[in-house]
Amino acid sequence: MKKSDDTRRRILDASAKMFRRKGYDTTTLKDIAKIVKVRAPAIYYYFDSKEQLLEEVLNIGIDRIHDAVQHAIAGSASDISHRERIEAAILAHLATLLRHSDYTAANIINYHLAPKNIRKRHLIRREKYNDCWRALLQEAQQAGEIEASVDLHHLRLFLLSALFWTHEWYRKEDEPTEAMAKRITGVLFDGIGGTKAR
Amino acid sequence: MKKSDDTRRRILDASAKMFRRKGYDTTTLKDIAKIVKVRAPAIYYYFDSKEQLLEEVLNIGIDRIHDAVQHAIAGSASDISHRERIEAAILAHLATLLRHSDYTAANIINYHLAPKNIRKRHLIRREKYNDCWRALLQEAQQAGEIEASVDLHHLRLFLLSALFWTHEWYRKEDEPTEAMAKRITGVLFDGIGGTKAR
Amino acid sequence: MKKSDDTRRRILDASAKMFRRKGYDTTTLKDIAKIVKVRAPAIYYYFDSKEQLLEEVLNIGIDRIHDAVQHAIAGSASDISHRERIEAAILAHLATLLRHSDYTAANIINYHLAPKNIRKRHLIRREKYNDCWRALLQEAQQAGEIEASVDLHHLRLFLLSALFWTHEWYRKEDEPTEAMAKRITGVLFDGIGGTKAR
Amino acid sequence: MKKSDDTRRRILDASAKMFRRKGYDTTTLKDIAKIVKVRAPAIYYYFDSKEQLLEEVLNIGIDRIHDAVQHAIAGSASDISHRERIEAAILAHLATLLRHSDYTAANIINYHLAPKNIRKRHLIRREKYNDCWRALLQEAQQAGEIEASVDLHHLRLFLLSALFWTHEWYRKEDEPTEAMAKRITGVLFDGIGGTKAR
DNA sequence: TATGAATGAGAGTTCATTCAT
DNA sequence: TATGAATGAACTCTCATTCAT
Repeated sequence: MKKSDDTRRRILDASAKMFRRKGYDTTTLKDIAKIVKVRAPAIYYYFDSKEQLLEEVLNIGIDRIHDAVQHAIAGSASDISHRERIEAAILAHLATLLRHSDYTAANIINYHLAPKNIRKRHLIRREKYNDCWRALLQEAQQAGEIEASVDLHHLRLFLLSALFWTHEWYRKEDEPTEAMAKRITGVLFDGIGGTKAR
Repeated sequence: MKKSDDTRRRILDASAKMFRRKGYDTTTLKDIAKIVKVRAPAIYYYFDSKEQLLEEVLNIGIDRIHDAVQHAIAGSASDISHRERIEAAILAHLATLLRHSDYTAANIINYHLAPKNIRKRHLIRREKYNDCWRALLQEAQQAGEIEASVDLHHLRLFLLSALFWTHEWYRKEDEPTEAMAKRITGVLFDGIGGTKAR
Repeated sequence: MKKSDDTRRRILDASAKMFRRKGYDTTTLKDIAKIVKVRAPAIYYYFDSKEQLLEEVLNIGIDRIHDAVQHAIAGSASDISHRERIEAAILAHLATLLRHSDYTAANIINYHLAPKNIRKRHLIRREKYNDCWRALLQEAQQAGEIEASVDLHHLRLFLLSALFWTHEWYRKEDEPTEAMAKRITGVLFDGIGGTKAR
Repeated sequence: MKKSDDTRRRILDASAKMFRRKGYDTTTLKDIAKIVKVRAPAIYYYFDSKEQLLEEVLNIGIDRIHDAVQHAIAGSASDISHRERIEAAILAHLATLLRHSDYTAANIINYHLAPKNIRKRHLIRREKYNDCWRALLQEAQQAGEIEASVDLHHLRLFLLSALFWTHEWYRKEDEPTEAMAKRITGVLFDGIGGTKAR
């Protein structure tokens, strides 16, 4: 890890941090440069444009969470139930989002408003991550652990929206990530209906 | 309704539309003025600043959905179950968000990135809307229709995140709003667990 | 002539002046704005870009000289010789170039280095002016006043190069424009060869 | 010829090429470095500044053409006519300009717009080249091969302007340089006047 | 002999905003 | 009630240049 690579990484980190906090448009290159302790034009030594900065931040945001979830699934014992694997995936998603990543949060906040061409290229990555979940849910349904009547397409979108937005309100002081993953999985599989409910 | 009031409203409508589409920062007053068929400085006859435009759009966005949900709850027959009332609330939320309102979508997209002072003032309104749901869920839990063990705080945040972000992916061609509301309520109360699931 | 039109014209005049003096690239919008007694962004109220400024200056530069030459030809008595008509054209060209026009001088200096797309569009105008001369020379040759062996293509290019570049060295104190036009025409038709020349 | 000298020369060659093609201002040191297959700061090992690059290119541009013309005159047999010597000079000028030299073309294009101090120093060289022609023409006039009435000052400026700008339009496919030199000399001495012309 | 890393100065451009009318 | 004209502030980006290595 040369000094050069380090500076590059620090620029990205600063970008992610600021894009998350103020959004892409409001963030200036000066803001970023200040954090890195460099003058703004130095950024152009490493990146072609502000847009490229956004694109890389966006990509890393998805890649991180994707890797974590994939790893969690792959690493789980082969004899566990699908419900347990889904819980593991939820936990990996939450842990990455909530613990490390300015990148993922920046992704969520800035994706819509990103320039069309960037969004288009980025979509490929998003879809790959979605594929993970598609497979996960499908297998669970085929195994009978998710009711046959459930529309997996809508379920996935609904679940991921909710998971992604935890970064807005989740406070790790309230509840450890593991507990939350378990709780979410519980609601998801068993519902909230009490004994009195129809 | 004087011509003046009408122009004011058209400026707001155009702002909501553009803020939703391109975000607050990227939208220029010229963009808005063009839709209204007016020159940009005319906006200053009705509003003090671009920020005020954002604030009003944000407020209307919440007010609309709040009114709709409140109305739905208040209008429901007194003898229906809490589950049915919650379904009605979900439907009202979705219908407003998905059918009518650039304002509500603009709110969702721009809230985070709004200037701090605006966000602070706006929070009051958001909280009022949240109160609606707090009451709704609490009553249901007290009545035993939601399991006692469920943490309502997290449940509400989780549910509302998911509901708000439907505007990103929902296509009314796929499924009527009513059906979706029913489906969501179903998953929420009964879970997705199949017969094989623990 | 409203104030607006006046400002626009003054911006163009200032541009022509500066483009002539320092060249397009070296001239800044601030330079131009200073002459017009306006701040630089005001230029954008009238023009889309610095390039548009260049294009208009280039066009005016050719148009002025074209109009003058055309007018001189059209206005000459019908019974004069072709040589006399050519002299009139040379005079009109010189008079416009040397007396009024920053525009034409700016054109000469900046044409090569102008962005390709501008050069391409501008070429049409240049060709129209060239057509003037093509016709003028052709008619003279057909009438026998220019020797049949002369290659008009090269002659025109050669003559116009020389005429255009008079703006670099001509001092009207030395010789009135009329005298110079006559002298040039003389050399052109009769040559410089003395009695001793082969 | 050490490697060092070679690199220096290649930097100059690349500069001349680019200054000719895009002009001094638009050419970046990166452009030049790319051709030489070096990084931009390497240029500073050989030259003090971009301006020095320009100055040397400008100088070489004149020197080359000067040497060629001088050599042509000096080398011509002592018994040839002045007209023939002038033709030889024209040929040498054209051949250098049109066949070899990015330097000379770069000179023509960039001289006006060069910084004042450079232009001032460079003027000395230009004047030396002009002296060549002054002498050439004066001797011809004294020998009676150019009419006594011809103003040599204007003649020289006019002729050289035209010669210099051939680089804009000359295509060697049309006519060999030798033929063009002969043709130009012909027009110059004998004029274009046909039998019908006064 | 040459480069990697960085900078200062400044360019064109955009935009919310102002103000006289 | 609305516009034409203009501005100040700020932004992204470019580039010649520097300097340690």
